[in-house]
Parts: sequence; C-alpha cells; structure tokens
Amino acid sequence: MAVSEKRINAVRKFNRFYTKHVGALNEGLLNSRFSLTEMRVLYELYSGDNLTAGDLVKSLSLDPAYLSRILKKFKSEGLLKTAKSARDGRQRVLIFTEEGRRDFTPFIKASQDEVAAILTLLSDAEQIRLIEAMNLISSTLAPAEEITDPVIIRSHRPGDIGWVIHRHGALYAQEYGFDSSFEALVAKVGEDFLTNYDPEFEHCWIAERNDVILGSVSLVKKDLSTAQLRLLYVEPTARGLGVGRKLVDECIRFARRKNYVKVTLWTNSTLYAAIHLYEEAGFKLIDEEPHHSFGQDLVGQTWDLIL
Amino acid sequence: MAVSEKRINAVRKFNRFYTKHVGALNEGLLNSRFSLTEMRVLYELYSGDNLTAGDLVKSLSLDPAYLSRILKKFKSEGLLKTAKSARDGRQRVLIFTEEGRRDFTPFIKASQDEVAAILTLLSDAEQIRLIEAMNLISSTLAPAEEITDPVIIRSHRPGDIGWVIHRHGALYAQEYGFDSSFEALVAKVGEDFLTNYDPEFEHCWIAERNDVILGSVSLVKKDLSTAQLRLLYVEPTARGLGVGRKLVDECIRFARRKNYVKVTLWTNSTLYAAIHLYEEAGFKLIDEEPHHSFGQDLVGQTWDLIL
DNA sequence: CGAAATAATGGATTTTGTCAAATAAATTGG
DNA sequence: CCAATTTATTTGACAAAATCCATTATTTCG
Repeated sequence: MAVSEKRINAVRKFNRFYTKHVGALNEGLLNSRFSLTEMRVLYELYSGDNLTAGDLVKSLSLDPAYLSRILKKFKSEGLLKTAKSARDGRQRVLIFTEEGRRDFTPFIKASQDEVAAILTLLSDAEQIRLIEAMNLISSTLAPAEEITDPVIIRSHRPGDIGWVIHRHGALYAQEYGFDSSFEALVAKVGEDFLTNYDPEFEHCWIAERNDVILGSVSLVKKDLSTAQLRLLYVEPTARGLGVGRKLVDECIRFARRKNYVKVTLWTNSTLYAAIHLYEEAGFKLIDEEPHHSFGQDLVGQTWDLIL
Repeated sequence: MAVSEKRINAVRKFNRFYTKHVGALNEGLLNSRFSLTEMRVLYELYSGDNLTAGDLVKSLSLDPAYLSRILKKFKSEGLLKTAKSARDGRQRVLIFTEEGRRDFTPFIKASQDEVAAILTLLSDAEQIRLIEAMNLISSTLAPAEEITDPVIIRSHRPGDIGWVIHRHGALYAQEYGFDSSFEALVAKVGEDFLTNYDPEFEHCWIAERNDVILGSVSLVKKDLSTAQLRLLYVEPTARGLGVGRKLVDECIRFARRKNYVKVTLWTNSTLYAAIHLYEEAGFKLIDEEPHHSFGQDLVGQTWDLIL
C-alpha cells in the first residue's frame, strides 16, 4: 500500500525538527566534562540496574571498543566499579560508586531544569497536550515489547468533574455532532455528583498517565440495591491501552464491595466502543427506545449487570 | 510556578526515545559516502533556497570552520557551486549543481522509503494521529520568537463550558484551597448558562492561541437593564499577555451594544489579579460581606460598572 | 575615513568513533 | 568429556568528525 508523500515528508520534517531541538537541549550540557555519548552511558547506568557493557552496546547502539574505553575512563576516575557477573564469568556488571552517583546527579538535575524551563513557558493545557502527543508518538513508533509508563486509576480531585464535562462536550460534538444540550446534561450530572456525593456509596475514578488524564467513570447510588454507572469516557488518544476496561472493572468491584445487587447504565446505540466494554463486563441489554436529543436521532439503551 | 516532575521526566523520556529512533533511521543512510552532518547540510540546501554558509551555521548549529571544510569538499566534488552574494560581497550563495542535485536525490528517496516503511505498518487513522501529534509538538516547541502567535477571542463551542468548570475547580483548589463545593457552584453556573443561554443578550468568550484555551468570561442577563459578568478566568501561564483585559473589554463592549445600563459582578477579595482588571475597566466596589464558603473564610464583593 | 563587526576560511589539534584482531569464558555437538 | 564455536569484553592502530585560534576580505557604523 502506497503512503502519501505528504505524510512521509511531514514525518521527515518532524525528524529534522526534533533532531535540532534535542541538539539544542544537549548543547546546554556540552561544556561539562562528559561528552554526549558518555552522558548517555551514564544516564543508562543511572536509571538501569545491574547492566553490563553488552547491554549498553545494544541499547545505545555503540561500538563495543568505544564503549570499553569510555568505561575504562569512568573506572579510572572512580565513577564506576565492576563486579564479575555471577551468571557469566565473561561479563562485568557495572555499578556506580557512591562518588560517581553523587557526581552525576547534578547533570540529571540540569537536564530536568532545562526541560522544566521549556514547560513553564506553556500553559497547563499546552503541557498536557504536548505530553499526550509524545506518548502517542512513542507508543505508535515503539517496538511492541517496549514498556510504556503505567496508567494509574485514582479518585477524583477538584477540577476533574469539570474535565469530564469538558471532554464529553467537546468529543461528542466533534464525533457525533451532539449540540450544547448534551454538554448541559453532562454538566447537570456533574454538578449533581459534586453536590450530593456520598463517598460511602459513590465514587468517581480518573485514569491518568504522566499526570495527564486519559479517561474517567463514576458510579452513583440509584436506590438501595442499584448503582448507576455514569459518564464513562476514554480519550481518543488513549484507545487500545485498556483504559476503558480498567475503569469499568473498578466500578464493578466497588459495587460488589458496597453490596449493591445490580449496576445499571444508560447509553446510546451509536457508542460502539463503550457498548463493547459493557458487554465484555457482563452487562445485558434490557431496553431500547428511540429518542431525539442533542440535535440527533438516537436510540437510547439501558444495560444492567446483576452482581 | 513549579512544573510536575512526572511531566518533566515524561518529556525527557520522549527525548531519549526519539534520539534513539532518529539514530536508528540514520543508520540506514550510514554506509553512504556522506556523514550525518554532511547529509544534514545537503538536506538543508536541498530544501532551502539561496542559502549562505552563515545560514547553515545558524540553522544547524555548526562550527563555521567545520562547515567551510564540508562545503569545500562538496565543491571539489562538483556537487555545489557558489556565487558571490549581490547584497554582501563577503557571502557566497550556495547552489546545487545539476549533477549534485542528481547525485543527492537517491538519498532523499532512501530516507523517504525508510519513513514510508514505518508508516505502512500503521492504519490510515494511526498515520493521521501520528502526524497531528508531530505537528502539535513542533508548533508547541518552536523557538520562542516564533510563538508570537496572536491571542484570539471567540465565542464558546461545545466543551468550552466544561473547560471553564475544569480550570476553575483545579486552579482555585490549588491556589486558594477551595474545596469541591466551589467546582459544584461553577458547574451549576455553567449548566445554567448552557441550558438557558439567550444568544441575543448573553455571551461567552474564549481566549485562545494555537487552538489552546488561555482564558474565558461570560456575560448573562440579570434583569432588563443589568448584565452580570461571570466566570472570568485566565490561565496562570498566560498572565501578562493581556488576556484578562481583552476578555473584560469584550464583555463591556457587548453590554453597551445590547443597551444594558449596568454591568455587575460578584467576586472575592483575595482574587487580586481579577479585581485589578475590574478597577481598570471602571468598575466600582458597591458592597462587601464576609462569608464562609468552599471551605474558606472569604469576603465577597459586588462591583458595578455604569455604562 | 578609520574602527569595529561580520562572513568565510586555513592551520593545528583534540575528540570521537571504527575496524580488525586478541583474550577469556561459556556453550554446543559429537 | 573435549574440541570447536560462540559470546563478552578488551587492545591496537587508525580514520573521521569536530573544535579552537588566527587570518583575510568585506561591510557597517560612527
């Protein structure tokens, strides 16, 4: 399948742009006593554990001979020490000395400061979008085996319900053409949740990675035995990470713990991704009914899960 | 304002990731007769026009002497020719010879093929998302002088009111320790606006730059002759751009146009930045009254502007 | 006009990276 | 078990890439 030449060149343009950008960042560290390659080696050793020369050769694509000399220098300076590997007598495990770790920490700090200086120029929203974009690129281009940062599920904090309203309003308008009355409905639900929230029997979960929110869901008390799942949302950029499944699972676990007998939810037939999640979790379609809302002809659905 | 360490490290992680990624791409071109730096010089010349050595030194951050040697080699190989600049006799304009252009084209092709090979592994939607993410990163990180993009004031769209709730909830919790009941109040106001919005006499303005929201304000009808300014918000990182002033001005202009007699607003005494804006716009403090709300002891203020 | 700044280059040197071969320990296949 | 092969690291010799300092030719500025 042919790929559009425009897209190819857009990617190449970004490659050149980012090469320059990283180059500029590295210049800041350039007047130190370590070269760029030495820095990369030290950083890899700093963050990894029990690494051998061979590991570094592979992960940094370095010439073994070159690396050997770099390590020799570090050893002679007292930054590193080596220990014969227990598993393989040919290997040396590389270990930072106390002094080495102390000497190198300032460079980590400097590198962090440089990035921080760039981030402070951006608004909170810009930072979030930047990191989301970076995560998207990494996970798209990374070989599957590479691990990405973990998705964390936490309880809601101030601002989170607003975020839920914001994202529902924006995304459903964009993808399904819903009008403002949908955002108004979500705002009503959100306001109701914030005002009447009973922590004993209700909860809201936020999924995030790197302090960037990826999705959310809430569970409220409908009556003594029934909980209602509401406002499930997953960022388009986070699809495929299992965020939706994790959120639904949290809901069900919480409902069980609180001795609810049933979890119910209302959704619309066009929201395939969400409905798929509900089916997988064991929800059954109870009722369907057409309605005209949010400027669209829709089919509302009620799904129940008996616990 | 401090930037989250998680975010800093997420960015640094991406930098390392992309350094490796580009490094891997470059390896493909490595067994050619050009070095990486030579390649970058040739790309720059290939895509730019009428460049001088100085231009390249700046855009690629190269040592002038080093570049001079690279160019000398290219000239001796017949890839490039130079012409004295008309504007400045010290400068030489660098021009690809026919032969040079012909010789270099295959490398462009090879680089395109390499990128194409990666893109073909992705679905159409993934390609689009990848490129969008790259564009976002480029425009976000482009050198400061290029970020003089204008701040635009526009009317609200779906999702915007949610954003207003989100940012109020998050920032006022962080800076003033307000609890969730504040977010609930904002959500109530927002929901009310969305539900009862009368475009003829009410409005909400969003300030944004590069499609990123920086602030907002709304004006609603209180009675026939009085408009109420509500929910003024400016991103902390956008302070000093005149966003707040622009938003308040819009409000007042709109109120005048709609023949309101008075604009009123309610705020709290601790919100100095906002109050300063109101004073500058001509608002007068009418009434003050202590209250306990949002988990804090506060002093509520009513300000009026007679039009 | 003369002094200072700028664009480009040459000389000398250092730093960085590469290739081939050597050493030493493990693994494999009979 | 042992010879052959493979793997992890090191050394030697060298080449390529990059830098520092000084110089020349122009231009710009006061």
